[in-house]
Amino acid sequence: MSFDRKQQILEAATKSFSLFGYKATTMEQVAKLSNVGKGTIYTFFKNKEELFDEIIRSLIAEMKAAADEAIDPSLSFYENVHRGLYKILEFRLKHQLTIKLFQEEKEMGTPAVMEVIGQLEDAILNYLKDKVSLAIEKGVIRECDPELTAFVMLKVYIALIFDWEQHHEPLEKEKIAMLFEQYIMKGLSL
Amino acid sequence: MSFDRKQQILEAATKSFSLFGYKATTMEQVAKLSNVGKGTIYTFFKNKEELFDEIIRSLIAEMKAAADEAIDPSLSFYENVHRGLYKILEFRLKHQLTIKLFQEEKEMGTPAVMEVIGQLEDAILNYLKDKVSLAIEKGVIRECDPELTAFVMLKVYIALIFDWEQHHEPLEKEKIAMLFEQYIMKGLSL
DNA sequence: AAATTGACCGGAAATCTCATTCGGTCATAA
DNA sequence: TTATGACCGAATGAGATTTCCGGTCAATTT
Repeated sequence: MSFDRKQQILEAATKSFSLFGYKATTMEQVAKLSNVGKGTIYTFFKNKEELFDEIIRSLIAEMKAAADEAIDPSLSFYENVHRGLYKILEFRLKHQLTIKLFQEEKEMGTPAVMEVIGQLEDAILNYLKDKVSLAIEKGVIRECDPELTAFVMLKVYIALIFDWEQHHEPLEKEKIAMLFEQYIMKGLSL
Repeated sequence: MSFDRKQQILEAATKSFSLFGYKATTMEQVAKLSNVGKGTIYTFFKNKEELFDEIIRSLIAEMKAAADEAIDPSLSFYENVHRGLYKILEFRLKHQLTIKLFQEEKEMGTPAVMEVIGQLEDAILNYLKDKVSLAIEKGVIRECDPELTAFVMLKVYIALIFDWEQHHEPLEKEKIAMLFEQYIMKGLSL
């Protein structure tokens, strides 16, 4: 029973955060949307930020699941990195909550939102780092610092998928995969 | 004679922009510093922004010169890219004017400053692009889109030199050169 | 007595008002 | 013809005032 109510609150809060962002959703509103008194929320969550964090935690879990699903062990390492990262970044563009959050970070810089986006990036980086470590162990790629490598890979990927679009025509998915392979895997030397 | 005065104004303005930033330097102040009536400035420059632009143009020229100086034709392509980019980014950290400008962009977002920083980045990108084109012609590196390649190179470089420092120990210059070679030139595949 | 609620509190943020600043002009002076 | 600085109005900022909202807790319900 109290389990139901917590779920209700989480769903209402998710909906509201997705629709209005973090700052613009009030606890009163969440209470109304979940048919609960405002005080009740505070029996399940210490404060607004913890409620937010719990929502983000499940968002991250969802993203991880989506990435895992995109991976196919019969394909090459680089192709799987591509598929995983593409799924994650696609997720970011398709889900209300992430869209709203990135928007809020850019145009308001809400501290709680910035922190949460940091967590999200850390999660991606960690995910990637594990994949890189595994690839080194298996002898699929050259020996290197997995953390730094994951960091560079993500930067290159974001550069190709988002940053390039700021001043140029967007690149197609296939092209991005090709470029990623060329720059990161094969290298430019002959 | 009028040449002298224009120079005086440019020097005074450069000093003031370096010291106080774009927004906080007033035309009155530039006039005082250059021993000239305020109106006189407007006989040489259409407005504050054009005065600023002219200063930035010479800043860019200086950076280009510094980069050229760092380049040694007897060294490899990647090593020269490293030396050139390092010089440019070092320049950015050592010169009052650029320091102040990047600070002003970050914490105030002054439009004129943002635009000028865009110009600066374009100049770097173009400089790099030319080097890449040349390297392709000479057959030193694999065939590729020079603009996109310059873009990715710069992203990786900035990632290694600035972004990594946000959450980790800074990398040494030598290490950066090595990593740059590993990631961009040699690639990760075996 | 355990759980739920919403009126209430205080500080943060938004809004409004009014004073100041500064980019740019132009009549006057050199 | 060239140089100047007093002057203009728009934009900015400081200060005062109001509104808003996260979080608490005494009262109420179960």
